Amino acid sequence: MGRAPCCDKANVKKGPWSPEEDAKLKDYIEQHGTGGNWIALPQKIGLKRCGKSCRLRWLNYLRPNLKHGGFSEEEDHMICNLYMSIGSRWSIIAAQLPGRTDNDIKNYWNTKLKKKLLGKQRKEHQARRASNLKQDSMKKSSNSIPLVIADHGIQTPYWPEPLMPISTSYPNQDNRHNDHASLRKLLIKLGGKFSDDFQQEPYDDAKNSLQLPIEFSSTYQQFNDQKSINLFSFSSSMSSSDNPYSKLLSNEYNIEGAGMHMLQGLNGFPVDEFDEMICNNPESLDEFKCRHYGVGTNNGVSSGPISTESTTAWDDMGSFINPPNITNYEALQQEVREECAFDQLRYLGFP
DNA sequence: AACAAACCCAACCGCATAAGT
DNA sequence: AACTTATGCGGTTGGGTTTGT
Repeated sequence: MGRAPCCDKANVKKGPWSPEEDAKLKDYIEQHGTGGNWIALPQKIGLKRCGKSCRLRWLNYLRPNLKHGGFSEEEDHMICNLYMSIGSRWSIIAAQLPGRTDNDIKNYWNTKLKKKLLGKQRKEHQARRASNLKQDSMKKSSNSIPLVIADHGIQTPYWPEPLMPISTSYPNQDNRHNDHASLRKLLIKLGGKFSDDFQQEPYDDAKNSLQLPIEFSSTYQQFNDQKSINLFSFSSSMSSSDNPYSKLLSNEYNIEGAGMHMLQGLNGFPVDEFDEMICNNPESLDEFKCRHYGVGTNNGVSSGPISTESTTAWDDMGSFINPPNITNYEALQQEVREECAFDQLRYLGFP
């Protein structure tokens, strides 16, 4: 049994709103307010519309002080930065942009901003690839990560298979995260700093398994000059050893399963797009190779963040994304992160 | 000029959750 | 506590508009 419909669909008008309907709704709300009951509103006004539809029309279009179109560069920055941080939580993003609706921002992101970003990345990558083709081929020395040259000519980094079996699945979790590529994506998605606790986890198996990054903040931080997400520190800060949250750090819960699954829900970030950005930036891959495999273009220097002086696409992207000024920005991010982390813990069955 | 493809955005849909009983 | 209902949210769709051929 599904939920009962909120209105009689047969007697409800759908589709675009006429100016008359707009005027009726606007006049009524301006004079009487919504009355806290959208369902009853259309009947009071004499509109053959669903209450839900009225609410949406008011919020997205008729409400005073709404801006339509003409997003400024500053707004672009804010949207990008927030999206990178919290994903497609449009209502939260919209709350930071006065006069903008979640729908508006969502549409703007999907139709323009996303393409703007990806287009920029592609262009830069192509230009760089053309000029660096020679250098790249020389870098492929015997001790570097093998690169698979795909038919389309794009270099795809080869990720060694882990010895550790991928953990069991979780309720409602599909299989797409249960492979190595997805794990990498999740790390990228996380983009945060792994704590020392995590560094000691059993995945540091030099034989063949993936060595999870001690600090994977570099690429993401160039996107977003913010405090790293330190989820494992967050977990370990819950001191009691029998605290269920701390079990995330123990063998009782497989980090790769519970932990990574927890991470996976943190941002809701569209992995494919981010991954494309990552793959389109040889520097970031080089940095990763350098840091975690001891090879690459940084002469083996593997500590500390990537120099902020280096002129990379990531820097450029970072400058594009970093907001000039956002009210309560960090507090908001922190709040959302914690909320998401708790959501995930609840999802895993913790109280 | 005619048509097709791509783009854009308002509106809809269904789910999750808060609020009320 | 259990159930019902309203609200809020994010994903998706449909149709109008613009651009390309």
